Amino acid sequence: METDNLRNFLVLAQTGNMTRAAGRLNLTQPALSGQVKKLEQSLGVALFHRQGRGLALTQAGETFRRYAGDALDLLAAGQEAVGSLGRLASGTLAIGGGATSTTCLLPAIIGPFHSRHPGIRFTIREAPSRTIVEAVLAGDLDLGLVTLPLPAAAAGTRLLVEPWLVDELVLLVPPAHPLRRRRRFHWRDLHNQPLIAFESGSAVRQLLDRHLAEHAVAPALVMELRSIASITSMVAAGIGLGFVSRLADPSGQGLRCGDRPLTRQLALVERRDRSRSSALEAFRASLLAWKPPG
Amino acid sequence: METDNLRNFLVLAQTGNMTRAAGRLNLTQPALSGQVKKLEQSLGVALFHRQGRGLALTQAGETFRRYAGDALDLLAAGQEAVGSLGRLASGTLAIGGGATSTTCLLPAIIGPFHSRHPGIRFTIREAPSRTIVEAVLAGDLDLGLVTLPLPAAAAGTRLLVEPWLVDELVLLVPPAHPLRRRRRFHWRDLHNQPLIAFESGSAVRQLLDRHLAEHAVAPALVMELRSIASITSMVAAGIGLGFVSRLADPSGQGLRCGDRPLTRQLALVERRDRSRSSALEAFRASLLAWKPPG
DNA sequence: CCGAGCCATAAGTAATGCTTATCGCTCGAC
DNA sequence: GTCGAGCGATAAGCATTACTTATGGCTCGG
Repeated sequence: METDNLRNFLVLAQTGNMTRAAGRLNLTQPALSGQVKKLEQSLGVALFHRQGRGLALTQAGETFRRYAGDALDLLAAGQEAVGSLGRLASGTLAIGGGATSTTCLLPAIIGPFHSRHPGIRFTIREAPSRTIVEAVLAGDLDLGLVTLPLPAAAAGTRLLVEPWLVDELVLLVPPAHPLRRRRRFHWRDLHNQPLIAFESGSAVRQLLDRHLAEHAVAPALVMELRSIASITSMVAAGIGLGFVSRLADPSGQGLRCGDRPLTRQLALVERRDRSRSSALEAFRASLLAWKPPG
Repeated sequence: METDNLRNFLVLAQTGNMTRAAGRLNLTQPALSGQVKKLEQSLGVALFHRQGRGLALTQAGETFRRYAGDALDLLAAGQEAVGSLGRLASGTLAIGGGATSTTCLLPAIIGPFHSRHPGIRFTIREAPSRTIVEAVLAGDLDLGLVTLPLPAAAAGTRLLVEPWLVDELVLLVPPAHPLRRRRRFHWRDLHNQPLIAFESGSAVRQLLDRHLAEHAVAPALVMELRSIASITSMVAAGIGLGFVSRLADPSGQGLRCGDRPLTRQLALVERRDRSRSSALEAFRASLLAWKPPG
């Protein structure tokens, strides 16, 4: 059963004149006649009274007409819904990333995007890079914002990895601390200092641990936290020193590393075998075009 | 867009495996692949992620799946509804006739029919034969029960006329009347008798008038009524004599005409260009098979 | 009674859609 | 790491479908 046939049947039912209906449908009269005949055969009943001059719906035709009309409306609505996805008028995006990405970066990028495409809904998930990669591979996330390098297990060809921003970490110092007012710090400065860090497992923490080990510095870990805001609050309260992304320090009071840039490479990861939806394509472009302020 | 394609799309979406889905659908894998490709082209979006091994719905596919499923359900419901018409499980019949037909005949015939086909709904219209014929020609009634001969204007080829029962009129006599207890009457008996008759325009009345004129009998018309029940009541109350169908006199107290049978030919009339619905075909058969009791 | 209008049918052709055969790719096992 | 199995996409050939033009039969109105 061809949907075009159903549409033609509806037009014919409305006009009651096969020749005229065929003309309106850019068909010849025998073609429409054949379509109706086929439709009637597939239903097993006559849909029209053949009355020499003109056609009139039978009871069966009247009955079927309603169903066919509703079904076609539904299909048209489906096409419209699919089209609205393509026009970015609707759709959902599931994005995941670490604390820095979801807290400091995504809000600034999603804001303008949402203004331009208010129909797109976001689902944001904050988790360690490893978890994000797994979620992307499982198809739960459309896009992941993670720190390179990836865990070896996930680095297979199943992921599409696109380098993104280079994020620099800065050292937050409490107001009364001797290091305060300096522009840069050196690893030796951290000896025996109280340190507030992300909980282990996060990419930022791993980066920090690696540098501490390389420079043989052993600060006193006084606290492990999960969010950037709590770290800055703790530092401000004088509990200790803390590392956060430079992006999370808009006032610029954090100290950059004077030995070697303390940076990490952020990247976008997707499943290679997933074709991007229009919404994802557009948002990905927004991500890649974004530059940190200043 | 072919409905079979949509159905196949749904099966494929469910299995996620093209080869297996094609097998279940009695298709080869390339055929199904082509169908999906065509469907995607007509929608302008990819419905599946091609992931080397197996398929997974895209967001567009997930969206469209719901609409397509609902639309197919609707079409199936339409087919079912049309089928139920054919199986006499549903449908409507619009029947019209004169007072005798609708009051005395139809109830007895519709009763068993309705027991056998409780899904069929009747619309009964009582009106003079001329009005019934017009309603049949206008398509408002599926079937008319009328007295022959038809008005000349309606006797064209547009009507299909099927002779039915021969109905005999009998004379009802009040209990205290001298004619009471007789089995037959003669037209001369009616001289100066008070007569209760159907209102003019009805077929029964025309028949009566013709016979009265032929026999040059002039009874005193004391009342013109529209219903059989009111005539029998009036006669019983002693107002006068009255003619009704023998079918409306189950007790057999009415007097038959002793001069010449006072009968009329009833007939079924339909529009010739209307094909009969299953319900009409079945009911028509019930009508033609019916015999008056006794 | 004739002509116009309308639907059904027939014959021929163009296009659609299926089948078989094969390729490229991915994944899992050895 | 390599090989084999499984899966989907593609190509070529063919059968079927569905359209076109031409025509017949029928009804209705002048």
